[in-house]
Amino acid sequence: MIKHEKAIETLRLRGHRLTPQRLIVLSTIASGDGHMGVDEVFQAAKKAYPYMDIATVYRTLHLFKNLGVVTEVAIGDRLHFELTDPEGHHHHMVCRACKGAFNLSPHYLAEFRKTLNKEFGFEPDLEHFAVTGVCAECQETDFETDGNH
Amino acid sequence: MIKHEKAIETLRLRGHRLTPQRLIVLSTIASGDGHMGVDEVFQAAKKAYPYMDIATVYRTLHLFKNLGVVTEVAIGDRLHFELTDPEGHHHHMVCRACKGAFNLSPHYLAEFRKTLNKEFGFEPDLEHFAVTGVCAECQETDFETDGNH
DNA sequence: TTTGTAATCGCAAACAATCGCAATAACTTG
DNA sequence: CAAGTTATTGCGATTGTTTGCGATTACAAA
Repeated sequence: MIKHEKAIETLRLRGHRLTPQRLIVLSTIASGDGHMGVDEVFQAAKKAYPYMDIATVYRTLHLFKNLGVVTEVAIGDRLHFELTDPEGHHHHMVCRACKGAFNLSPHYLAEFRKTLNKEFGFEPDLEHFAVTGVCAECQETDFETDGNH
Repeated sequence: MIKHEKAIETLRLRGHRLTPQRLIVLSTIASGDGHMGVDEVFQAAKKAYPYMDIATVYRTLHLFKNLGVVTEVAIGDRLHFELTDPEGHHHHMVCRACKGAFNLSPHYLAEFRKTLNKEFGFEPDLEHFAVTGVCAECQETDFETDGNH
């Protein structure tokens, strides 16, 4: 797995320690395909290192996210994580009906960013952007606003 | 307060009961200016109705949100709520440095929605949209990615 | 008005995420 | 390679949010 190398280098360069826990979380995410939920990461990592603690998983994921090593995607109301795409970033459209996540090329957001910048001086975080909504497929199967009564 | 009328009507029309708790949460939000945090709502509502329960506040806010009566804004990693603007909706830019929320006219998103629709058949939830980022003011005071070490 | 009934509430318990702190171990320096 | 420094961990406690359930109550219908 060559992909780790880059991430590990990033850790070291930024002055963070290379602990077994971090390496395990990293390879867990790298070997899973697509985004993983926190508990999913935790369970898998615990297999490789039984003392792994859930707090460590959270802390590690946040660290990785800040370093840009992983990307955070909100699915439903839970966060999921995946290895950051080393080629140009992509964004996500997350369907609130089927919870599916679809990729979205950054090009669609470029204009939007430029406008906010010009008009308001606001620099939006669009590196790891996700819109929720309803995907084409789920729009056929129709859908309720509430579900309570 | 004429604004309540509309919201109360919405509740009734959709077949929800008009309980004192709901009315109190509603008027609490209506009388506060701008967005309020959950606990802020809870504390204020408790003054008017001492038996008020935090779970009821959460349930009521979610209901109101689903009915479109209130709008949810993520500030930091906490949700805030405000009465939905009855005139055309507005969106938010939330500064991750100062936690300030700035309004954004829907016009800036219209193009984006149209594109996602055409290209992918994806219908994004942009009614209550918020981008995080850094506001003009905070861009001067510079800012760290991490804060750990 | 009174009665019946499903929606709603309050409470306590479950969960998810985070924090404080003492113990540990990764890295630095000599 | 040994010792010192300090980031990081594990764990228990805490905070914020949600859920299950029996008791209550808003509303519809008589």
